[in-house]
Amino acid sequence: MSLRTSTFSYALLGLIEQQPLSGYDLRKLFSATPLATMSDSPGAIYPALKRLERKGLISGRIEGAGLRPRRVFRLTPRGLAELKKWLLQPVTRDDLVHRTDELILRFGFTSRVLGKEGALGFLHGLERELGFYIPELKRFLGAQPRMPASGRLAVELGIQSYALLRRWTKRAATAVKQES
Amino acid sequence: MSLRTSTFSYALLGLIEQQPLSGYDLRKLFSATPLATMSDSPGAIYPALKRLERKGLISGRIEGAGLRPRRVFRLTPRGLAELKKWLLQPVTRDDLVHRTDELILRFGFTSRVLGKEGALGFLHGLERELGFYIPELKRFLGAQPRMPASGRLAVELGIQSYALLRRWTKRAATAVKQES
DNA sequence: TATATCATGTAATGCGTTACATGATTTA
DNA sequence: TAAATCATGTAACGCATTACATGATATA
Repeated sequence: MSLRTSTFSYALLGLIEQQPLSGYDLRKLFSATPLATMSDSPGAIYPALKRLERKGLISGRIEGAGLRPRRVFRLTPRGLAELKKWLLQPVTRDDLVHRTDELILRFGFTSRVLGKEGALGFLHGLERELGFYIPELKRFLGAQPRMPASGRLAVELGIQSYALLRRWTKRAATAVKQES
Repeated sequence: MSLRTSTFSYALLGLIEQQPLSGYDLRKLFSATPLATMSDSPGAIYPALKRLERKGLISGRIEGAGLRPRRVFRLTPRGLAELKKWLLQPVTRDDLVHRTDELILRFGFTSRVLGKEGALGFLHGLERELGFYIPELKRFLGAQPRMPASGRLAVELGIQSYALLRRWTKRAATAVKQES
């Protein structure tokens, strides 16, 4: 039994929470929409679903009597708890540096699973970490006297990307507040 | 013998091209600078170096007579050729969606390895792909009549990130042209 | 002399990728 | 009836993560 559930598995969990889905449904979601940059390969999805079921986080039942069988998965209570736990984790520096995509994925589920305050709490935590990290990057860049132009450009892009994300958190918070 | 060299291994290749480096040097680079979001774990670096050496892309020699031995690696001609091949690959849609970080890493090496025109060619190819992709994302967003607010916000962030990257390619090209 | 740093690695594990495999049903 | 799509999976492989292990040298 693995300790850490992968980002990919959390994506499955979050999507299944929204509605019962089969492995094939998930493949289509991942190949058709630009939302998910996840793998749409059966070699990724079916084993992941099996692991989640073994852990008791989802449960599948066969639908479509007699025809081509569709195994449709639903979240179990434990699965919902696990999803909530993931969403409630504080945003860390490490998330910012190594898992930006996972952060956006998390945000995509917060509102529905945690409610408005949950989504706002997440955005606030994200903005807070960005508030620490961006000045550090700027300081780093300033402290480098002779850095190759390409390296400088790469760091500048990083800073601007994080600044964009920070502005986005504010807009997103406004949008969340105005939700019905 | 694996077919595709991983991003991580290319990062090692590109860094070693700039100067001879040991495994420990690479660990420090990856843990200290915000440039590389690569893993600084020995379990990633040392086996990767071994694979690259087995493939004949780098070669290590022990330095520091008698003291703690440092295995310092240099690029072989075949390693340089492999690096160039990687850098010269055209930028694809798939790179944009799944490997943005790898693109920036590639840019970091182009100027030194391929020269000014090489770097400009890369930036041009990147901008071109962005020119195709960004309007598609916008169209996707417009075509979704009823999309959850969080999904809409996520796609908007994606569009803005790509737009930022596109502006950056132009600035980067200007900077590259002005290099001595 | 104890701790931190330098410096190298291995072993177990998990998981994603690629490729392959199967068979039913729908569309051209 | 041929091809595309629906729908599920497995097997081999590679590689990154985590944790462990070792020993020398420099610093407090």
